[in-house]
Amino acid sequence: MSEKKRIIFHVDMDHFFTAVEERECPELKGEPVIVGADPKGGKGRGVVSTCNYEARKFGVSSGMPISRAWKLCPEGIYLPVNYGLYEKVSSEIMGILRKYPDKFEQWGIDEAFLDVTSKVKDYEEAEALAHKMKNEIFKKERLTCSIGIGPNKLVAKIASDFQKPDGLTAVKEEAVENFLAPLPVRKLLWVGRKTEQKLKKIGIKTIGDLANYDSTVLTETFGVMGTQLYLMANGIDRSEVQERSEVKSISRDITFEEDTADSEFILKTLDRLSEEVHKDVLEQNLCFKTVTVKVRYENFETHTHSKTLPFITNRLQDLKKTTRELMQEYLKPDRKIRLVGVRVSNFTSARKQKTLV
DNA sequence: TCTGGGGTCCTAGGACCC
DNA sequence: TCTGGGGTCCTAGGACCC
Repeated sequence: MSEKKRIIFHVDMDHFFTAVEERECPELKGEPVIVGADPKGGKGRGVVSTCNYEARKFGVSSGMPISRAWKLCPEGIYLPVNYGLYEKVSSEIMGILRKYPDKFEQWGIDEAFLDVTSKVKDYEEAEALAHKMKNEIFKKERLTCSIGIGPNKLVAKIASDFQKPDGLTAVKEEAVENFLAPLPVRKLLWVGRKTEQKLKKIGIKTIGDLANYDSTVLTETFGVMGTQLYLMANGIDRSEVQERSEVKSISRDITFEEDTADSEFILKTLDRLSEEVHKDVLEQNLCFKTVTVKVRYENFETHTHSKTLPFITNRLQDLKKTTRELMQEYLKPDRKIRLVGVRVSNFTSARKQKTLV
């Protein structure tokens, strides 16, 4: 006896950060809006987090250096990332979505997977349910989203991206092959720039090319990833919709406004990052064992150095002392540093460690 | 193009234990 | 004496996600 075919939704909020900004400040509507780093008249060094559709018409896209966005769209409205606000709106939306499925999985700040298998009897009902969700979100939050429906997470995710904004795309199992085949491999989850390039070298551009490739060669070339790629290209994804378990690491990074070799300044910044990380650790009631510092030099060469302590702790002094020690080897008078970061991992719940608290 | 910040997962080598 | 193999933990780097 085979199990019932799954029906999975992927919900993706449309240009979330700028949509929230537009909602809070309606005068922004119709203008090109870019949320991200301060452009500083074209000299800023961060990237674009999100931009609305008006800004996209100028060629601006997320992840792009803010300096480039400025050149493409100097008349745009540039706003800083108001993460606290987006998080608040996000948790309201997730609260709405969570009521619908048997299984729910938040994916980043503005996306979610929902397994609605037991809630609908076919795709017709699934689409009706998706409309209901979109309406509820729009009514309560004045925000639109795009929803993809498919037999697994992979297909649902690609489907939600198919029609945007305010889209709804359902791909039944029997339609998966034709739906995926013409799309570029880059659309697959876990295929980023590097993997795309490697695949291109062996003549694979579309998901269809990948689906027809010799699976043994893919496994030989890409290892476990190769097997996974072949399955994904054929529309196969057995991964479950699963609520994220506990956090595995907490970190803070900062890119300096100007590259610096001033070790006193660097160590002071490191202390500040340690304090912020420590605050999170306490709020989440955790104890950590491993401390990692990250350094990026002016040429973008990036290193990490970590130490696992012989004890577990949640004390700020342990964190500060360890990060300062780990940082020493990177402080060279002739090498300017662009970014420093602090991360803790290897957690135990503090409740179980009463002796330390 | 001159590249943020917060995460997760994977790989590969080495230490160390039995 | 010049060599094994499995398991686990640690470290560093890299790819990828939003």
